[in-house]
Amino acid sequence: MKQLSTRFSVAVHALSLIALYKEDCTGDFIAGSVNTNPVIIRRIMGMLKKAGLVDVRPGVGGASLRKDPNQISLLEVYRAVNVTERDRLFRIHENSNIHCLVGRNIEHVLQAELNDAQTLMEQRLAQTTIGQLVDRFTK
Amino acid sequence: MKQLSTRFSVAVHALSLIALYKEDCTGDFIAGSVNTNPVIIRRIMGMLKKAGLVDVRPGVGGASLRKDPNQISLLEVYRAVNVTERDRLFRIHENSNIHCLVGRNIEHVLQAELNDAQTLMEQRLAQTTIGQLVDRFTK
DNA sequence: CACCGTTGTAACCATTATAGTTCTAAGTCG
DNA sequence: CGACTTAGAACTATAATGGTTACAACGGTG
Repeated sequence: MKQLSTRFSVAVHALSLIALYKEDCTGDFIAGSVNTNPVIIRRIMGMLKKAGLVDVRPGVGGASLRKDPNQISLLEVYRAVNVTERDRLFRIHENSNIHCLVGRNIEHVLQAELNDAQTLMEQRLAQTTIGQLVDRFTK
Repeated sequence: MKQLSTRFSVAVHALSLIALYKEDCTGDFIAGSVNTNPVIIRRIMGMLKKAGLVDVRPGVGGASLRKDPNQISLLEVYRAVNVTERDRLFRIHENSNIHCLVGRNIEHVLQAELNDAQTLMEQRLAQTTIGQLVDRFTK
């Protein structure tokens, strides 16, 4: 992979629309703003629904937030759309040669470092909410 | 992508070996410790060479470091092996509808947040050196 | 010089993730 | 019922990854 999936930014986009317009945010409307296919939006909305962030059900048009926009952090959205496997950004090669000093220890030692780095990134995402972003859109 | 390429961890592994054993670190030897194909190692060594981190030339076996292991940060290695496109971890969907308030602003506003998060992660990687890791392997 | 081990790299493959499309089924409400 | 919507299966094209085989070129040694 070269970059993380756009599912994350699309999800933020969708949630912002719902927070801002509240009503009549159908999949087609969101798709029109994101400029993509409605099915892409439905897939992402399904993930957000599973994560308990939105309310959306068949038949009735228009999704709604299940939490105050100021209580939805970017980290929650990031986690909801599964951009990384088992919430691990970095991947470490496996099956290193255990008869080698480096091979025997690298996974454990490196994992600690990478976890720290990842955590700092996530903590930053946790500090910003959908509500804050929406405020910035509207002024 | 689900996770970043193992090129990064493999590169750290290779540099650690060279720092530790200094001599006779041929591609085959490194491949044996990493437990992968020598061509994979050669590809990565080529990237590290291009980044000025190692010295390796055809014919003669055994790579060497061009800098003190304590002067090689994990961030340098991370950048050297190109795990992300144009050094951007996050990808934001493009071509949002500019006639929509959210579509018009999301890229700019979200990019600022994601850059901050990425920078924190990278700063953490910059704090650790190959030398420090090697010290941890040997005790 | 010839040989052998090495690096450099092209070419190819299997696997996987992504983003997108088409299509169908089913729910909701006027 | 009919119009609109969500849900999701199935399929496609594209791209990155990790791996493999093969071969050319280099360098030191006998």
